[in-house]
Amino acid sequence: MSARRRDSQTTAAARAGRRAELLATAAEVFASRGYAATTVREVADAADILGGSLYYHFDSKEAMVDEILSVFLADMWSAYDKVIASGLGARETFEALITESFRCIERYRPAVVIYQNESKHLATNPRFSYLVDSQQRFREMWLSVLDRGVTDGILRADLDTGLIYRFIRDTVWVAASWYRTDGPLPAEEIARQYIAMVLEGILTT
Amino acid sequence: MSARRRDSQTTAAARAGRRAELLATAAEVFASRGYAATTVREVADAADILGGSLYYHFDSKEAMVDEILSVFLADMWSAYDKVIASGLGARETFEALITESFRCIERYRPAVVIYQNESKHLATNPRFSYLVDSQQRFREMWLSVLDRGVTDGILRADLDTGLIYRFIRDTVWVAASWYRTDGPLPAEEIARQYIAMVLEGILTT
Amino acid sequence: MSARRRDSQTTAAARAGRRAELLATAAEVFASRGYAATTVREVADAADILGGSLYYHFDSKEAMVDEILSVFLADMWSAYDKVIASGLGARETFEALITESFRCIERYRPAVVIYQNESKHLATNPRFSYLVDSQQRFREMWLSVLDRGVTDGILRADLDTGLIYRFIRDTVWVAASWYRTDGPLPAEEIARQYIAMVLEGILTT
Amino acid sequence: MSARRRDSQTTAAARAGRRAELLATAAEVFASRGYAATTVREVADAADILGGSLYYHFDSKEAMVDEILSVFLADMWSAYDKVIASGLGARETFEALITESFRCIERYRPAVVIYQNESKHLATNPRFSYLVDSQQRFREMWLSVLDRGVTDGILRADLDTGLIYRFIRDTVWVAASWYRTDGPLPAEEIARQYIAMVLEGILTT
DNA sequence: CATGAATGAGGGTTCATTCAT
DNA sequence: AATGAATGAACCCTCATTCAT
Repeated sequence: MSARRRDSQTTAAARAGRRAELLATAAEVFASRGYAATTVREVADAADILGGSLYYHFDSKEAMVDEILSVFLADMWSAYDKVIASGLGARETFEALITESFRCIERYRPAVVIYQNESKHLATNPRFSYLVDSQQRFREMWLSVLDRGVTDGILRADLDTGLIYRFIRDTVWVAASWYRTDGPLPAEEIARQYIAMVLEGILTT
Repeated sequence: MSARRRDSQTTAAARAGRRAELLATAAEVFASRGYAATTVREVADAADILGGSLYYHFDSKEAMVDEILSVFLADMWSAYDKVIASGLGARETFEALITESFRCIERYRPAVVIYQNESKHLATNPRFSYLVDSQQRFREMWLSVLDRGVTDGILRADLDTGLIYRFIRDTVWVAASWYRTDGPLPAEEIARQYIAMVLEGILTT
Repeated sequence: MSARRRDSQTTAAARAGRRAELLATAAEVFASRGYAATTVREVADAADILGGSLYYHFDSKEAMVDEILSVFLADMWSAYDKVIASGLGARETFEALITESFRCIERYRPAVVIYQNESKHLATNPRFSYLVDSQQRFREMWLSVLDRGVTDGILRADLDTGLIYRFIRDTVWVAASWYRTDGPLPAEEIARQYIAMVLEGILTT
Repeated sequence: MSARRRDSQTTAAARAGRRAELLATAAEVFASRGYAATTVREVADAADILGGSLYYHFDSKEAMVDEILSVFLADMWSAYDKVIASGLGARETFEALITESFRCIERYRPAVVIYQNESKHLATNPRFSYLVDSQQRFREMWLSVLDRGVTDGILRADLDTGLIYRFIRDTVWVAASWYRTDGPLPAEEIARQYIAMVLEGILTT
């Protein structure tokens, strides 16, 4: 009985572990080749199993990206929510959000790349409607921070906040496509320089 | 005689015109659906002809993107080269290059989107080796401008110019994915605000 | 009036001439590339016109081979018939038929090659039922000559005449695939050696 | 353990068997309809599977003919090489080569037919350069045998050996197009009569 | 859990053919 | 007579997916 229980526990844990392994592999491949251009066989090859075998673990190719993106977004929002809930001032919030973003990139690089490259196309599928929701929520969050910054007199009022928002969104996330964990600059240093650049500009003062 | 000449002129012009028309349509579709995910039939549908008919004008789907990208890049570089050749100071060069970039986006939006989204994958194909060349040349051009800016004491020396370069590259081009010709802000205004943001930052001074 | 007549005569003659020219070109191309593997465009290219233009002269690609083969077969049979009708002895008939065959090859090489390579497949099409008829008539003609040879004591009786027939048929016609008008051996010399070989064998006596 | 071994043996054998089965089917269809004119679907229909399924076993239609022809040629040359290596006299070599050829036809009829009909066109493709090599080697082998025959005084000197070579080549192989395993004459009898015909001629002596 | 074989829809491409000019 | 553009069926091939073992 206890043997059986241990067995099933082991099995369940192993199954979950295998699942995570396969998802990590899939994310890597999707990120580097592009979701649409990646064949299920390529994912399977990278995981050293046969194409059909993936279907024991996942319902479909779509289900794989779905899980990859959901997990990433859930974690990202949990981090953002903590920042928002901590009641910081506009500037501190700004910096914390950007730092959190770069941390996300560090932890979920492949997922972020997929998100960047594919979410526009995936979003047309009802299954991925949460991508649209997330994007909208993201926009509202940032605009609220930026507007607060303008109101508080911290941010320049002569710039379109919509433009600033896009500016930030684009540069932060696109970093996922070139950021390497083993590169010369650690995530925190990149975040620091990035924040300096965005806040103070690149001109000498 | 003159009738014949006009005829052949009309014919030649019509032919080139049709080609350009089809390319414009294809660029639009590739940009919105993604090159790999777009079927030749979708392009044909958008052009109101049958799939096979495209092959009267183009050798292959690949030949279409090739032409779309080559034309855009040729024009872009001709604009950049003029700026470089005009012997402006570092700051003026900086501003002129960015303004030219936004003008390119305005004129070649779909091509720029395709360039952004697909060039990484396309570049693995020898046929598109010019994409790699262009990217390298682009990088060298910007680094040279930025380094000159630092040397001249115009740009901050405490930031990694490689990071600034990527920062600029990403934000400028990614604008193609949201820029609309009929949007509220004209290209020049966007360029102006963008330059202000990058040079002076978004903080109040 | 007379001008008009001369015109229409000229036109009709020219049309027939053009037709023959195009057919000769088509035969050459079909022979060298294979009928099925040859595209209408390839024929047109060889004739220095556009693909669609061929349809002014011929109803279809099929109509072209049809005409090529019919003309050749009609001429061949007219030659054979003369031989048969001339009441020669078995051996003289044998030699005359073979000589006639090599003459045909000389005059209609491309048509003969097409006949050799494609008639089996074409024959499944009712339009080309005459190919089957011709083959059967050919077989009967030769068997009759060979049987007469055996009866007259001229040909060996220990060989299957069916086998001899195939033997002759194959070697004679297949020569079309390697025979060149400008080669070292003229048609008559080839016929002579060929006849010697078949009749007397290749051993020294 | 032994069960597992038997399993894997069975599997491997079954796999090779299936491959061979499919190749045999393909060869049959290619031979009867012509390679170019045969669609992959026709092959699949004949094998009672769907068109796409063939691509699980073979890379392409081309890969199928390639394997069909390579296997046949390899076996043929292994047989020829044995004959050549056995150091027989000119006449015995002659007879042995022809007998071997008819045996090849018996065993590889469809492959031989394909070889006859398609090798000229296939040979333009670098992948099939071995066809050209084989033809050249074949020619050299025969000319060497024939020349030896003339030198030894066994063969007539008044005939062009190049012509004899073509004569033999054509008649032997073309037999594949009419030879039926279940026909009235067994391969050895055909070879015997064929050799008699070629060596001694068809005239009474 | 994984394999091997097959499915079947659909994708890029070719090509005989048509037709207005 | 010939052109140039288009048609549409069919072709080779790919790939997500299924399923018996």
